[in-house]
Amino acid sequence: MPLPELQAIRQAKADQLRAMGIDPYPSRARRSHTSDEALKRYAALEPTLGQAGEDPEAITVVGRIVGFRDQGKTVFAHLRDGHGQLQLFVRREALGEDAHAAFRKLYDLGDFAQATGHLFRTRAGEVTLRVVEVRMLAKALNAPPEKWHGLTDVETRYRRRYADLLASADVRRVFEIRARTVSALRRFLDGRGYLEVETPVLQPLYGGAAARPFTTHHNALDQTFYLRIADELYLKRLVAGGYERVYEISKDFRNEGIDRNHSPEFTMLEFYEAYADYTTMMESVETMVAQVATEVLGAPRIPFRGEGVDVSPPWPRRTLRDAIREASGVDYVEHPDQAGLLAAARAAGADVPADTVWARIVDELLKQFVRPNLIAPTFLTDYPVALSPLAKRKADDPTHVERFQPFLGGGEIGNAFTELNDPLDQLARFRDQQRDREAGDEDAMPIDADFVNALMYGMPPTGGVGLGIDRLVMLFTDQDSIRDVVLFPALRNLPPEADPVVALVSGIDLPDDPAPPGGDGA
RNA sequence: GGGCCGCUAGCUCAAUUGGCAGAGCAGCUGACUCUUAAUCAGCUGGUUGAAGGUUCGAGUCCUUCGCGGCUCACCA
Repeated sequence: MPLPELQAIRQAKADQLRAMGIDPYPSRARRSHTSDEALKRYAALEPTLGQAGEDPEAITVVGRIVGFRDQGKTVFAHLRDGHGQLQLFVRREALGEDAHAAFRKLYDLGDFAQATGHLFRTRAGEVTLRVVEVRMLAKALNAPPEKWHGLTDVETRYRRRYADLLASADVRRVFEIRARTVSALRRFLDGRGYLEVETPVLQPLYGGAAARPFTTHHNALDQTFYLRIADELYLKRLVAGGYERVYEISKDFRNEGIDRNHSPEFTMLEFYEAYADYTTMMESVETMVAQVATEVLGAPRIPFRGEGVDVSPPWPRRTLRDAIREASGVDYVEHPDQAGLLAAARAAGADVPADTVWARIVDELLKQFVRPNLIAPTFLTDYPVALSPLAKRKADDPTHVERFQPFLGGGEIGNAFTELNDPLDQLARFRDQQRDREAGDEDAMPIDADFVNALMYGMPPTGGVGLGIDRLVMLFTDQDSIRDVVLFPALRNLPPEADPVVALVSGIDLPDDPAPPGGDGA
C-alpha cells in the first residue's frame, strides 16, 4: 500500500473525484461572502424575509470542513474560514442524488470546500446555508486532530504547528494578538515620527548586549559573520548620521540556554530618539504599552494569570538601589567590594555562589528579592555603571548610569538608557569589557572601533529603549512559555528514524512517471 | 550540562502486585428528513519512543540511548 490506511482511504476518494472528472485540487476558488459577512447579511435581512425565512439570493462561501453530521438524506456540516464558521445544510433534493452521494462519501473532515446556497435559520436557531452546489477545493489526506481535545502533546504542537493551529482557536488567537501587537507598536512609533530601518542581521562584529552569538561564515568573502545579538550599535550609528528617531523590529539571536523565557531567536523592538533622555523614554514606554494594550485587547489592562493588571500610565519609578534595599535590607552602595556585598547578600538570605562578581550579586538581589513582586508595571532606574557599558553616567553620581528597566507581570520586558555619547568614555567601557573578556567572561562585548568612530563624529544626547516583543506578547496573551508565542520554536531535530512524519512521507510510493497535475487517474 | 517527570492506535486517554494491550474520537460497512461533541448496529486499526537485559511471561522491573516538559545553572 503506497500510503498508511487512513491516508490511502482519502487518496482513493481523491481518485474517485478525478474519475468523475472533478479535480480534487482545483486552481481557483470563488467566494461571495466570508462566514462573518454571511451571518451579518442574514441578520440584516431576516426581518424582511417572509414565513420561510430564506434568503432568495444565493451566496458562495469557502472553508475547511470542521464538522460533518450525516443523517442520510440530510448532512449537516460546518465550514470554517479565516473569519469564523458557517453551517451547511446539504439535502439530497436540493443537490441532486449523485452530488449528494458524492458529498457524503468523498468529503471528509479537514477538506476545503466551496458551497453555494441560500441562508436560512434552522429549527435549532442556527443561521445555515441550504446548499444547492458544493465543490471540492482541496482534499486533505491527513485527518485533523481529535475534534474535542485537539492536540495536547506540546512537542507535537510545536513541531507541527499547522496541526495545532487548525485544531485550536485559542492558539490561533494568540498569534493574531501577536500580529496585532507588532502592528500597533509600528503604528505608535510611525505616528510619532519614527523611521523604521533595517540593520544587518549578519554582522562582522557583534555587540549591544551581553550574550554569546551564533557564528557563521560567508563563502565568497571567506569571512566570519555573527548573527546579531542586538541592533543597538547600528541604530545609534544612524542617530549619529542624523536621523532623529529610528526604530527596528528585529529577530535577534543568542546562543544560550532555552527555557520558558528564552528562545535562541527572539523578537526585539529597539527605538532611539535624539534630544531625549531616559525620563522621556519612560514616558514613551508607559504610553506605548498602555496604548497598544488598548488597541489590541480593548483596555489598558493585561490578562495576567486570569487576574488582570492595569498598565495605565504613569508607572511608578523607583531606583534600583531603593528597591533592593527595601526588599532585602541590603544597600549595595554600602558594600562597594565583592566580599562585603557577598556577605551582606547571604546574610539577607540570598542564594549566591562565592565567586559571583560584584555586579552579578546586585543582579541576583534584584532577581531574588525584587523582581518576583513587580507584578504591576514599575520602572526601576539608575543602575550601577558596571552593569551597563553603553549607558551614560549620572551627572551627580558617576558610579551609576541613567538606565531603567520596565517590569511587568513579575518579569522585565525591556532595557533602556540615556545613551552614552562620549566617545572616549565609550572606548574606556569597551576596554573594561575587553578585560572581562580576557578574564574569561564570554558574554563581555568586543571592542567596536567603528562604533567609537561614529561617536567621534558626534551623536546628540539620545534616549534608547529595547523591548522584548515575545515577553510583551506573553503578557498580552497570558502565556507562561515563550514557545507558546513563537509560531515555530527551535527544537532539537528528531533522528530521522524516530520521526513519524519522515516515516510517513518516505513511505509514500509515487508513480514512476507522474501524470501532469489534475490529469492522472482521470 | 545537572536533577525530576513523561513518551501506549492518526488524535485524546485507560490497562490492579509483572499475567490475553482496551475505550472514545477519526476511519470503514449500514440505518436515520433540522443536526450541532448528532444518534444506533457492526467492523478495522498497535514493533506500547529505540535497543539490550531480568523473567515461564514485560506497557509495567533493570541498563543504555532518543525526544519533550518542569527545574537549577547562563541570559532578555
